[in-house]
Formats: sequence, C-alpha cells, structure tokens
Amino acid sequence: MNLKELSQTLGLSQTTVSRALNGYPEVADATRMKVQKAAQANNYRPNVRAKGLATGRSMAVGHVIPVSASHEIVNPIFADFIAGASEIYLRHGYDLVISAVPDEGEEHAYRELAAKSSVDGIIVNRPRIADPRIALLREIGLPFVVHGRSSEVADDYNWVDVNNRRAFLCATEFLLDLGHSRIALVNGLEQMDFAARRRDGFERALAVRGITADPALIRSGEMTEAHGHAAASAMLALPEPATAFLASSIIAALGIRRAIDEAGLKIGHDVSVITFDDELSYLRNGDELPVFTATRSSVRHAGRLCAERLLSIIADPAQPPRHYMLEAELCVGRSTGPAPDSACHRSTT
Amino acid sequence: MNLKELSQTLGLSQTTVSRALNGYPEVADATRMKVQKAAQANNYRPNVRAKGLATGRSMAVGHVIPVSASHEIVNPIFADFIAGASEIYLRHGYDLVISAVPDEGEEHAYRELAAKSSVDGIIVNRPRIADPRIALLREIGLPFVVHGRSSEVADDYNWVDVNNRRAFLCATEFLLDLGHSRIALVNGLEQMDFAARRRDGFERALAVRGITADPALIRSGEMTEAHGHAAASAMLALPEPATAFLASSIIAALGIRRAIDEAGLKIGHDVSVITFDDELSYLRNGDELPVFTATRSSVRHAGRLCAERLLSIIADPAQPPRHYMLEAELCVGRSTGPAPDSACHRSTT
DNA sequence: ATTCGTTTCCAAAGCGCTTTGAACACTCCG
DNA sequence: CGGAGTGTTCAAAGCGCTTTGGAAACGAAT
Repeated sequence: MNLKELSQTLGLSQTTVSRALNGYPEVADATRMKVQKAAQANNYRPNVRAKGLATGRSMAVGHVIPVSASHEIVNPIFADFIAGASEIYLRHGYDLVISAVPDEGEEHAYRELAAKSSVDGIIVNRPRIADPRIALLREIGLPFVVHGRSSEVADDYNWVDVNNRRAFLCATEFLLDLGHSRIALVNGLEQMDFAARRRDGFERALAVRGITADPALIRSGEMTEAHGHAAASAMLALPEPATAFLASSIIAALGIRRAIDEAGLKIGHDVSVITFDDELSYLRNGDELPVFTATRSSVRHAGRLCAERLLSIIADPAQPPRHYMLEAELCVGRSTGPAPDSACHRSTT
Repeated sequence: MNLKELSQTLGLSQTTVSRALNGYPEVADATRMKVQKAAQANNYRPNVRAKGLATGRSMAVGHVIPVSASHEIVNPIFADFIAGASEIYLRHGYDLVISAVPDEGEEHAYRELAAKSSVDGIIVNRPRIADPRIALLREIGLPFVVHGRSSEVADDYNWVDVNNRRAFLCATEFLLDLGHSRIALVNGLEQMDFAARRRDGFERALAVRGITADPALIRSGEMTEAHGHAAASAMLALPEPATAFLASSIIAALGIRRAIDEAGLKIGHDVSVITFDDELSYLRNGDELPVFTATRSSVRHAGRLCAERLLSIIADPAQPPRHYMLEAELCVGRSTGPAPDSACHRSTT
C-alpha cells in the first residue's frame, strides 16, 4: 500500500493524506482522523527511500567500524555503545547504518559516505591524537559527534567524553594512598587520545608524590585479555615487580588477573588492580560489591548522549558545538588493598 | 554533482551516462571511457536513495538487535559477527543497517521493517526454539538467513550454524575420558535453540556412559561473566561438587574460573573447564596453547557466511534454501586434567 | 537505391514521496 | 454586495535515478 493507493481509497489527494499523516496544521481534524484510521487499517508505511529522496534527508546516521586484515580487533565497547545509541535512534525514527571502513582508505570512505548522502550524520569513534577525520568531516559538512576527544585539533566540535585524565589521576592517587609505589599502567593503544589522557593523569598523580613513571611499567596495546595478560606477566617478572596495576579496560583487567593467578599471587592482597569499567552488559563488574576496584562510566550512556547530540545538530546544524564531559566514579571493590610492604606499617599502627 | 549535471557536462543523455556507468553493453567503448573518466574527475556518486527508489532495491541488509529495559544484555558475539558480515557487505556495496527492536513488539518491528522496505534482506540472530520469526519472515516474503537454527519449525530456510550438539557431546566425552563424572553445564538461556542442542549433546554423552544428568549441575542464563561465576560458585559448594564444567561461552568461562579461584581450587588440576569458544577478537583464548580447552568455531566466519548467503538469495530469491553446518574443533588447553579421584587411578596404571 | 540489422544514443515515463502555488468554499466586515 | 480573510483541499512539479520504447546513423546485404 502506497500513498497513491491510500489517497484513492480515501477519495482524497496525495497532498492531503501526506499532510494529515505528517502533522501539518492545514488539514481539518475530521479528515486527519479519517486518514490516520485508514493508514492504520491498511498498514501503510511511507517508503523511506521515496521520502528521503523528496526531503533530501535519509533518516539514518552512520557509525564507522574499522576493519582490516592487520587490525583484527573489534572494539569490545562497540556493541554496548551501539545499543545505547540505538535506543535514541529508535525513538526518533532514525536508522543506524554501520559502515565497515578499511583503515587504509579511511578518508576516501568518509567522502564516499558523504557523496552518496546515505546518512544525515555520523558518529566518530576512537579518535586518535590530532585525528584528521575531524577536519575532514568539517570540510565535507556532514554533521558529526565524536565519542571521545582529539587533542591538537584546531576546530571546535561536538564531543562526548569521559574525564579520563581525572579518572586515572584519582585511581593512581588511591593506589598511592594504599602505599603502592610500583604502579603499572596497562593502557590502550598509544595513538588513541583517551590513552594519552589516561597516561597523563597517571603520570601527574605520580609526579605529585615525586615519583617518575618507570617506562618498564607502562604498556600500550589493543584492549584485549591477551594484552592484559602479557603486560602483567612481564611486569610481575621484573626484578622490582609491580605491586599494583591500572587497566584501561575490564577485559585487559581479566588478563591481568590471570597473570596474577599464574604467578601464584593473590589479587587484592599481594597485588592490587584498578580498572576502567565501561559497564559492558556482558561483563558486569560484580553485583553489589564490585569485583574490581574501578573507575566506572557507562559506555551505553555515552552512546545515548552521542546519539541525542547528533540528532539535535542534524535538526539544527547552526547551533554551536557542545561538549559533554562525564565523570567516572571510583568504586572500591575487592581487587585493591594495601601494598605488601606497607601492609605491616598499617597493621602496626 | 548528480547524473543530470554530469550528462550535461558530457553532452550526453542521462540514459547513456547511467548505462555507461552501470556496465550495460549498449554503449560504445569510447563513450564509456569518457563517461567513466568524467565521473571520476567530478567525484560523482549516484544518490543511493534515488537509485533505490528507481530500482526498488535498497542495497542494504538489516541486522536486528533486541533492546529492552528488562533485558539489558547485548550479545557479546554481536560485534564480531557484524565485523565478519560487514566485510562481505562492503565488498558488494551493501549497507548494513542495525535495527534496535524492543522485544515486546518483535513481530510488529519486523513487519515495519518490511513495509518500509528499507532493507533487501535480514539476518536473524539468536533463534529460539520454534522461533516465530521464521514463519513471519517467510510470510512477509523478505529474504533472510538465520544464524543458528530453530527446531520445530515446519518450513525449510537458510541457516548457518555450528554443530552444537556434536561439539558438546565431544567435550563431554573428553571430560568423561578424563575420569570426571560430576560434570556441570553452564548453558545459555533455555529458550535459545543453541542451548537446547548443547544440552542435548551433553546429556547424550552422559547417557552413553550410563550417567543421568544431575539437574543441580545444569544452569541456564545469559552468557555473562556474572552468570558463569554464580553458577560455578553454587555448583562447587554442593555436597558433591562438580569437578568439571562445560561453559557455553568464554565469557561465562571467565566467571567460572573466578569462582574456582575463589574456592581455592586450581583450574586444570582440581577442576576442569571446557568452553565453547567463538574466537572473539578481544577475548582470544591464548596464543599457541589455548588457556581454556575449548570447542572452537569462529563467529566472525559465521558472519561472513551468513552475509554471503543472504546476498546470494537477494540476488536470486528462487533458489532453494541451503544450510551451512560448521564443525567446532576441540582444542585442548590448560584448563582440563584428570578428575581428582581418578588421577590416582591413572597414575597407578 | 532500397531494405535490413546493428550499434549507439535519446526522450520520457516512472519509482513514492513532499511541497509549492493555486483554487475553492465559507465567513466576516464595512 | 464586494472584498478581505480564513480554512481546507488539490494538481502538478520535483527529488535523482533506471528503464522502456523508439530513433538516428551507419554499413552491409539485397
């Protein structure tokens, strides 16, 4: 059933039917009722492509997911982020299209996306330091929101981010207060902006106490269980092993825990771990009492915010950029405790 | 730059330009060359919506992701499956649209999807036993491929599935051969078809040895770390505790491992664990030597197969349904060992 | 020279919708 | 009673593409 048929059934023009259904004021209430009822009865749904063609809008937004032979990893955060964003899109009648982009031809892919004009806006994920995509999208003129931020970018733009620096600064301080001094950082990939910010927070907290970060205790990599395990194994085998770990993701933290177990140590007693917790739905960090002490911020919530912001700037592109800075909350769980040495201190006081 | 402008630039009709670009034979080679060069130079991209409207095809396929307030979980497999499927879509110029579907209005949502005709086909994920979606989609007439199977469905349909029954049968036998008799199953949700098949394989293997499955050693639930942990904790605290676990997902297995650790037991020594391993990119099961003994089958590969099949039936809807049965491979890792009791047996033989 | 067949191109219709500009009917007011 | 104003509806153009049904040009065959 299409508009033409529906209007013929009703003995009205396409114009009137279209207006009645889209809530335009210049149609009599009685007519509108009739139209709506008929639309319902005939299970009429406007064809999105025809609608899009006529309006110039596609009622769809794009999320870009990098794929490549070399870089096999899918961001574990991806699914929950999407789930959050989808809630918003669903509510506003927008579709979500996923574009797999081979990372060699990134620029090309974004331009293509814009030229085909198959989406009204896009979400930029995992911004790198000085990410070129931001200038590119600005130039193309496609509305976009960045999940995260990119340092060293001249222009202002819309973003939703967690206060990564602060989160890791607080977490580091927490460990320092527990008497730890050999604190390790198992971070995300170096070129990622969030990783730089987390490292910065980490190093600042150390610096305040007069400690310079030991390069041997800093590792960057894809946030996988294997990476967490490899990094922690190495750092526990050092002559002066780490007594505490800061992990950039709960998945890496799981690997760290495995390394700790394998070393015959007890987490929360011999070795402390704090992780950044994105509150992934399938990796909930305990129920009441968190398993891991964690700085926590829901990535699903971030997805919702990004989506809302994007729809807002699609509706009104003139508005100035806005920023949402989310604060991660430090939740003390069972993975942290006094440093092995200072434990004596504490018990004797 | 649109077709009209491009054709004017060239002094040709839209028809000819369109045909030249779409590879129709009735255009002179010289003309085609000229057109292609001009298209390239002007960065011409046909508008997908206009194209879709004209052809009646949307060049997009849908993946449905259930969302709801009650059911907060996003399938952890989702991201890797998508990544695999995307590779194929990208290669064939198809878009991937994610539809968040609130699970109350599932039927409604699918009908809507078809009525809007915004996708040419869809992938059905996580089929339940006697899943009503299959009959529904058949009725609607939208091409679809099921990732998994649904028992008790009369019609034949396209599916890609792992031989879950066999995988769990083999895994159970493997544990039985190691002397285990108190084998626990930490399964996915009961109404899921794959869970029923896995359970069936498990129970059959036991039955062959004259063992009836102990209901206390079977748990179903969402495949989360927390579920694995809760189930294993309970089963280790039984008067006759489990000595081996079969997990339906590596994520659940991580929870099981945590429970084992907390109980002061050693995995692979005191307690054995075999997990189904979907080869998630961010949760690789070890490098050379698997951490967990596992029945392994790549979900990303399944994604690729589903996508290929779907595009194939979109191109030629007349062809009869086809099935891809993937066999999971049992990889022995460090999480299994002889049963505590029978260990003596073995060492004395 | 005429006819026929190819090759190469084009004008125009159509996909299903929105939106412009106008028409029509009615009321109100001077 | 004429004109302005208001509320309601419509015909038709247009969004950017594909595709149908010719038509023009050109040789080759008759």
